[in-house]
Amino acid sequence: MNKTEIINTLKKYCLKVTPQRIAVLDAAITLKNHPTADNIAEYIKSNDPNIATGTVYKILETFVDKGIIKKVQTESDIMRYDAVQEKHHHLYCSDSERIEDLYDDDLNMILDDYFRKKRIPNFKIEDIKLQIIGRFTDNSKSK
Amino acid sequence: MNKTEIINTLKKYCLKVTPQRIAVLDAAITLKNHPTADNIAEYIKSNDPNIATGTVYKILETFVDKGIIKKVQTESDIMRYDAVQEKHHHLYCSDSERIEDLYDDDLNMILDDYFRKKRIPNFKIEDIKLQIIGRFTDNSKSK
DNA sequence: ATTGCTGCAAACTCTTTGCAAGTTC
DNA sequence: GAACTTGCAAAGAGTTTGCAGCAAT
Repeated sequence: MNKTEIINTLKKYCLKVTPQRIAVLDAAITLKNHPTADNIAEYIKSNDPNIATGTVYKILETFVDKGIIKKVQTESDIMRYDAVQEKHHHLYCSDSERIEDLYDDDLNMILDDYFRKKRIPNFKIEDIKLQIIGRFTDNSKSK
Repeated sequence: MNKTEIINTLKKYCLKVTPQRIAVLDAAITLKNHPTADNIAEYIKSNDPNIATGTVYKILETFVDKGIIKKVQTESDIMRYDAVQEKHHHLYCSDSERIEDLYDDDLNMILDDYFRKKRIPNFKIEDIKLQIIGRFTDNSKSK
């Protein structure tokens, strides 16, 4: 996503286009490893001039409210964010903070099928995400 | 789980049997709605005499380390706990903090089958949990 | 007796808030 | 110019820590 696309995204969601919002969205997209607010603030500060930490939090909250980014569910009290729009699941490492994406349309279809036939009592499903816990067997240390 | 069973659980995990640990495990089991540390502390204080809040946190951490209870993944910075041992999934309400359990062995078998045939590259699965997001259509306000 | 656990309060970390000054449309 | 956004610093919330005293084995 280039700068023009970022600006158009902001406009699409009726948000005023400010340098801070452009920087936060750019960072959230660039930092693919489900960054924390702090990761995003650090990234911006290392490239650009400056941004207040409180502003990063406010912008992230705005983006989540609008659905531009999503919060990632974790067992940690530090919030992590995800700018990927396509439906996907998450692979969680059982002994590190690493989280990777899993795209699998076959799986999505199987799940949709299953729950179309077998409804959950008193519950209307809107979305299904898998948390797949395990170990990565490559050597990457990306988190 | 009665008191004797709670004591035996603690012994099984080589933990000294203290009134505080008994109270925390009892509370975690009794409070079925994925309680927070604070829920647990409140519950104990309302029945029993006293327990320090720091102690509750330390005991919960010990239990999680031993695998006696689990942390529940949420999008909130407040940690929630789950004392249910049997494999299950979670139903998340998309507009409240309510989380309910879903037991479904058919589903588990389908998933196991699927990933037995279709491995994920560079990843060894240890556990799969579904986060099912949606709306409850009953009238309960339990969270 | 030894080892480990609890209580307490202070410290920490991440996040939120309030408001004046500055930007965007 | 009206409405919204940012920066800053202080406050808030949940959680962790250190250590002396106490309890379990």
